[in-house]
Amino acid sequence: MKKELPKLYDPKEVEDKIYKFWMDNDCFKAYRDPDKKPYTIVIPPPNITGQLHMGHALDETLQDILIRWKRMSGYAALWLPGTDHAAIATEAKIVAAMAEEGLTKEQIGREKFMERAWAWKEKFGGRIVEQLKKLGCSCDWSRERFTMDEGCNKAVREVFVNLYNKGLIYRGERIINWCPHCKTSISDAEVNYEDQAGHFWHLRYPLSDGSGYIELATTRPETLLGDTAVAVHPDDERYKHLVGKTVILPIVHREIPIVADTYVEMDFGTGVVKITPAHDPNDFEVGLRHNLPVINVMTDDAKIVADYPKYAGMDRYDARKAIVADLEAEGALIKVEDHAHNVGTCYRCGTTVEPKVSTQWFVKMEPLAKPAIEAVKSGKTKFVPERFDKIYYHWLENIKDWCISRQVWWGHQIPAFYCDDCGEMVVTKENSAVCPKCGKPMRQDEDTLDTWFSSALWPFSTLGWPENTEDLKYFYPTNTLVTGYDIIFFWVIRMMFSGIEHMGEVPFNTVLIHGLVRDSQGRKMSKSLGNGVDPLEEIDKYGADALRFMLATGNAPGNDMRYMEEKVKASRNFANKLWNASRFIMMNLPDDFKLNGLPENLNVEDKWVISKFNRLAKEVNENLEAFELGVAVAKLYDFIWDIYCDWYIELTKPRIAAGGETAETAQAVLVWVMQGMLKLLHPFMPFITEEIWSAVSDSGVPCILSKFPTYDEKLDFADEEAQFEKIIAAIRGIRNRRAEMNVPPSKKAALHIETSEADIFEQGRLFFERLASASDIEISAKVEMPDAVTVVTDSARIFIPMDELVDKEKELARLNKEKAAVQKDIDFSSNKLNNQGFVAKAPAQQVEAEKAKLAKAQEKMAKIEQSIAALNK
RNA sequence: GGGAGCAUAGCUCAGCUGGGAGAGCAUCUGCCUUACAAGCAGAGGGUCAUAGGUUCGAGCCCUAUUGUUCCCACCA
Repeated sequence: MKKELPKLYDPKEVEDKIYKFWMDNDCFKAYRDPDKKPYTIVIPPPNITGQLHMGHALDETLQDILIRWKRMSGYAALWLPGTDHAAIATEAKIVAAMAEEGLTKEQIGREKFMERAWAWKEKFGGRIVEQLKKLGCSCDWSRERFTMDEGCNKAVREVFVNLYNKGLIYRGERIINWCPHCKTSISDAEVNYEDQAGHFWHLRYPLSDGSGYIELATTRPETLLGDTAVAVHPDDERYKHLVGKTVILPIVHREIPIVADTYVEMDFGTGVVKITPAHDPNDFEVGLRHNLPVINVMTDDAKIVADYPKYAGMDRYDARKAIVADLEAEGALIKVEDHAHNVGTCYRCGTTVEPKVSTQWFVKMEPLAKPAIEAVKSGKTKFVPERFDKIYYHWLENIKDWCISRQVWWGHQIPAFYCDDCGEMVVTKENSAVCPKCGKPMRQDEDTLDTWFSSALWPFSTLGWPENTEDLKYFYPTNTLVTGYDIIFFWVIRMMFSGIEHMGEVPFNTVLIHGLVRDSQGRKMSKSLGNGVDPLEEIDKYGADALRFMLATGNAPGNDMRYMEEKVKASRNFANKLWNASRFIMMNLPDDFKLNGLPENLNVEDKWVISKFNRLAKEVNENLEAFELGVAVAKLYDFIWDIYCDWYIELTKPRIAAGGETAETAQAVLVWVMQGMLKLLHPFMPFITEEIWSAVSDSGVPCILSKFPTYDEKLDFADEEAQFEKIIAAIRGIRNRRAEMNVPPSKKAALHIETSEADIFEQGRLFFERLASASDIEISAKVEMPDAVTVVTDSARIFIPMDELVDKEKELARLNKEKAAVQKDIDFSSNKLNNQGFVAKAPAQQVEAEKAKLAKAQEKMAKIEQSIAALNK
């Protein structure tokens, strides 16, 4: 077993090799085992256009930790991977690529375009999958899916037809959000509102009868071309007499009515609103109530339509300038004010959205939202942290119908067919349709579905639905969904109502929400700021384990975190620490070493470390169960670094040097605890733990498939733990005194330990030599050494005969200071115990603990007083 | 206009069901002690934003205030 390993752990040497090892041995594959319980996570499918960013890295790391932990805990753990076709984003990329060749979509036609798109997908769609592998994701790649693959397409059509037949999908002319850049409709969720500096143009519309003017203000003067009314509040005394009259629209010189509608707020502005039903959602509603005509004034790319020759072809902002100038010329412009207002922008491209009336497909949301709300209220699905259920409720309770049709080609084409002869429409799962009335072939709807329509089905479409497959029966509903809070509206909600509607069961039991990974200054990472940190570069520098560990550490559910390179470095150092601990073991094991469980004849320090490890295993499981991954990982860090490396390894050194039975026991415990630590740490740092495991385990089972440690009653050695803590306290005390006096470790000194628990301290003999620079050690019930340096713990007085360093006055001062500190402890505890409220109401356990604390402090006080008395002699 | 988060050591953040405040980095002191200087042994550093309240006991629960970030919302 003796191997010469490099002092520095090199992840590059290890990671790809280990990942290949797992793949070659089918370690990620989930089998439907009737004797096991399933545990399922479906990946939030990354876009095929995407590159792995820090947000993915966090999301996937959390999922991989959970899935590895469950897999090791005896579950049939399935992490189902895949990618999303990202309709608009992908189409934009392909269009851009074609533009470089001087081609447009329209030139090559739909069929050729789709060929290109699929080719693009084949070429680049796998890129992000390779990046997930770099991170160590243990997905079952044999089940990898794509939101536009045949199975998903089948599921999409099935759902569409089902919902249509139930009346939950309909087609209609509504006002929708239109992106003039992407040239498609988008849903409400896909609009980001931002405050923009703008203006208020105060205008004057003349009354048709020449009796005067009516004044109003607008933020969008160019929409005036489409005005079909002017509205006032019905109770507004100022304007009551004008309702029913007409005004002449400036520039256009069209006669439009003055209507009364409660939508208008009397207190705002002049209390008069121009109504443009085609370009404002509220105006559209007003138009419906008053039967106003809808006049569209803009083309698909937000230019003025040909009906207004003077402005035709102008961009909406150029048209605004021209129209304002003309208004001024006509005397219709009263004044211009600065005004900040809320503008909707496309979440993909940032272009200002244009409200537009058009015929689209919609999902009727209210009947679907209700059971989705109920499912969370009843606890069938839980958010972690809980507070996100409020956001969820609020959105669903105020939900509007979902516009699902998109005017792009890359996506699931809507399964509706039209008869160009008679106008008949058929919705069907089939690839084609014949008109039931005229018997002629029908034309399929040109539009495709919102990307999120297919991702909404992801938890069951990927398991084979609409077929009732074995996978579906076994793995659905899934257990945990891990995603960022920014995706709740887009995806979580839609999966919820889809799962309930089509499967009759919620798609997942827990939604683990995480925050954003921000840059070191707390800003959102973004392309435009150029402040994004590439996870792959970090993996290259520090290793995937270090990145994962950093992302898991100190990341509380739902909270944003900052990316700081120093934190990755600290994680890298931790990996290196573990690596060196394993080097120590390898260097100190005999060639023929074999671990056969724990040895019988354990020393007190062996029981101490085993007992602590046992409790660690218990707590890590509890923390993971409660999704407190950051807490779990911090405990692992502390145990491995402090308990195992800084204490236990040091304790084994003199035993190994001594040889014989104690050395063999120490070796066995070293390896046993190391194996346990590797297993506990594996979900967080899979590569290095697997690599070390291959050297310290001879079980033949890889770490990834080994059994995750759990609490074992038989390994609870509370007494020995407490005993050994006394030795540790003594060592710490001695080190402390020596450091205060600047005594280098190379200067050894004798120790005289006065204690009533000699049997305990006897067991620490070797360690005082090695860890407390002791030469000779005397342990007895009574020691008289007036001139020595003294150390007092609650269980011993220790004398170090370094007379030359002793300054009686200083020593006395120091002891008095310590006495005061201990007195404070005594006061604190006795006050608490004298408090009748505490004794009567606090749990008995607390009271007992306080009594024990007091007793310890009193013992220590007695020893300090003894030493003071001796000095004063 | 509604709702939510955050405010803890110089910096970045943990703190799980309320029982004497923690980590990493940074700072200071001493060590190249044959696993590790990406390390070891020590040290300093916090009225847990402010003010009330509940409780035997509050960083944690309640109320208000301040600062900050975010989400939602049709005020033209």
